[in-house]
Amino acid sequence: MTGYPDDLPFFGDDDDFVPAPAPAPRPGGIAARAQAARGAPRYLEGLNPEQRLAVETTEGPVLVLAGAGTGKTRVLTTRIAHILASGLAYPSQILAVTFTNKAAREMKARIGILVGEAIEGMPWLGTFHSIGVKMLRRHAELVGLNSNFTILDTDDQIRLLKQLIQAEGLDDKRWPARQLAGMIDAWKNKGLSPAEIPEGDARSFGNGKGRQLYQAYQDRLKTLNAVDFGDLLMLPIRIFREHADVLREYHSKFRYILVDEYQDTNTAQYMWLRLLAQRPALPDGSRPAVNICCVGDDDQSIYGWRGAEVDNILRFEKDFPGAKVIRLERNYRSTAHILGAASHLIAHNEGRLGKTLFTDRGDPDDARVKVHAAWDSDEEARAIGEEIEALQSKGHALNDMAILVRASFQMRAFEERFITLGLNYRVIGGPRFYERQEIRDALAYFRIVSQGSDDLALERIINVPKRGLGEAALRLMHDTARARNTSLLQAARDLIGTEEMKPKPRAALRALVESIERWQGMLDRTPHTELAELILEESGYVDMWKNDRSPEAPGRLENLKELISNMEGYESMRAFLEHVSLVMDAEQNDDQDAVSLMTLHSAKGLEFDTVFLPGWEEGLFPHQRALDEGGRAGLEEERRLAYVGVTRAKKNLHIWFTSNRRIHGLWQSTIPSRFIDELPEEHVEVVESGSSYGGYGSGYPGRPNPYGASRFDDTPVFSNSYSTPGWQRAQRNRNEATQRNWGNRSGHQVERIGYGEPDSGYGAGRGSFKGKVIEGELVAKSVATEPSRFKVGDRVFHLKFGNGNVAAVDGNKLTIDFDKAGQKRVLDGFVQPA
DNA sequence: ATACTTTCGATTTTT
DNA sequence: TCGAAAGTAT
Repeated sequence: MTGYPDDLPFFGDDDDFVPAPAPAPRPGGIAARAQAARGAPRYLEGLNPEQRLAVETTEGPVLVLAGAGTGKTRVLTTRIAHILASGLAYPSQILAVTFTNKAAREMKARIGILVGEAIEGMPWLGTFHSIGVKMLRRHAELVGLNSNFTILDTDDQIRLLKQLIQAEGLDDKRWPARQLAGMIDAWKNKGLSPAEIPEGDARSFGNGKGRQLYQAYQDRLKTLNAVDFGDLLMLPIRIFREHADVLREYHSKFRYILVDEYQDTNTAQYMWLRLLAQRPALPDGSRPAVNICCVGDDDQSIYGWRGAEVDNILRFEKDFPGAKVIRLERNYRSTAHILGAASHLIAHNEGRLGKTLFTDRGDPDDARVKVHAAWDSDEEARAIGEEIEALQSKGHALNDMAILVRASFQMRAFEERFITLGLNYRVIGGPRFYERQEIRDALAYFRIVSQGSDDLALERIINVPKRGLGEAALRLMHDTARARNTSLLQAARDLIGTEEMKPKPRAALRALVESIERWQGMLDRTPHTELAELILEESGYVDMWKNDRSPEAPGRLENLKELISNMEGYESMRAFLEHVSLVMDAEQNDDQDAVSLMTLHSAKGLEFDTVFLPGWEEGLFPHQRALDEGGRAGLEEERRLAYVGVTRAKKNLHIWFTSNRRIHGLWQSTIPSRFIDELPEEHVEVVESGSSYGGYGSGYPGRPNPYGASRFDDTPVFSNSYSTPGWQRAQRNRNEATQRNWGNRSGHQVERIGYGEPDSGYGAGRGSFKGKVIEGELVAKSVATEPSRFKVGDRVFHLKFGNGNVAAVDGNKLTIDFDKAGQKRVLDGFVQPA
């Protein structure tokens, strides 16, 4: 099938040729065929026809387009179970890749249930990165590494880059290491080596030294025997390209390749997959079929900004001729109203493969998607809090509810509100366990003990806790290490025998070095968890946090305990360290009933009975920056994000927008997201605000023109807010102005307010800025701020604050000393000459 | 080294 | 505006 002998010995691994699970006959054997003829095995029961087709089409390239809630994971796991149970391959002959450890764990667990516990041997099921490490450890010498290389965390990476930038004689303020790290990451996502990066990119950093710095970084990594996350894909790709024999062995090994979330693959991952999947041409010129099955949903591609290429999935049929495309459109999650809303919304995107979700569970009692308006973010939080409490009192579990926001700053209003209400909530996302400072510090201690040459680890903890070893001491160590071409630890050892350091730091350094040596001596004799505890105690690290008065300190000590207890699952400290940087997740305790609060991005893959989607306003969602930087593609990705949000809901969906939001400290008037207008009327119900701010506050300021008038303009709740002359004038001005000016730099429309009342009068849009027009559609605007028509000392009038004097002018932002209201900052469009 | 001041930036995040 | 992070002064 592959053109290679099937049973090539493969690196002599013990994970290879693990006996197939008990029920599985030998691949291709008579028993296998006999079983195939015997009718459907149990695991196929309950699959719908499309799912079943996706499971049973084992040969050749297959693309499964799995819409939200259509049983994607089930198909993937059943397919693997099917391949194993039919005896088509041994577990070790299946390559199954996911993006997150969570997804990999879930798949392992579910395959285990289907096939029985004998699944131990699926050595090649994991994330791109974990499989990458595994490959790289085997062939490290081919790229000049030792197989015990370390994987850098972001802090190490930044510190290293900073040193390199300084070594180039560049100002590290002007050329921040973070930015370079971001660029290198982006290059690696594209699979580009220093020699291959575009000239423009290379020139744009560090006075044209971009390429040089990238190369220097790679060289430095090599001498440190270290890699970064990007290398875990890049280096295997290089090995495959440069060593045909290695690639050939992987070809003969992997009979089946499965990829989860294919729409999220970046170029490097794509190249990696292509290399593994595509077989060399046969003598007759034809290419052997590839048993690759990619599962994904182009409508849920929301990671373009970090290098994912939707194009990979759109191009699948070209990449793999003869590919079968199977669509999963039967949704098992949401009501018909929610699906109708989602489908109608996503249909506004071009460049999709096209799917329409449906369900046959139509219940006349199902609620429509509810659209609510609030005056500002506080009212929004208050109203959602009330709704949650109401649901709770009706017996709904908080665990079944979630609030999904576009940007994390939105969470604050909810957290504050929930704290005052005493409502349990949990924030999902945020810094991962292993990214926390105390965990990284502890790991650095373990690293330097188990690997004395880990300079970056020593550097990290040299003065943590404070030992009086500051910059001067570190520089001396660096210089010594470089001069003698030794590790930092060896340099320290050498230095404490000389007079080069002042007595105090020298004594401190001696104490540290001696401790490290003592711990190193205990490595083989002491159980690793015990040793870990000892290290953290004796180094003074635990005391450091015990003496810390900050509120986080107790939590950090807890985390350290958890770290140690996590170590128990591993054989040795070294084994623990090998896995830890890739496979450690924060553990959420689900035992408490709590509302979930998270970003839309982190909600992908989850589902809740009731979902709240606040902040559907132009500029926030779709986010102005996505529009400015991504144009039409950016808008479509935002729309997919909206689609992801909508499809998280099983039964109830509440979409909210506010009329006013404070952005960068200024109150701005906002208009509802265009996505709200893209929802189908028949599945939506517009809810009148019942809160104290009702009436005026729930006012709906109408649509700007580029998207046409809103259907909601006519609904009573919104139209009554038009009745005031102020609103009517505001809208007139807005419509006029939006044709010329689509917001300003901060991303909002011309209709602005200072504090409180909306009044536009003289919108900031009197300018003649050019909007960004793509295919006749006004998508984004360029940055432009007209100088204010006011100057310091002018006497002005503001609708809410009355008369005052201009105290300062900053672009169109005025600081005004009001006679009555005191000093306020207001946009100039909201005051007029007194 | 620690406390105070200044500056900067403000979408989304995995491994 | 407001919070974090980096710089400066003691």
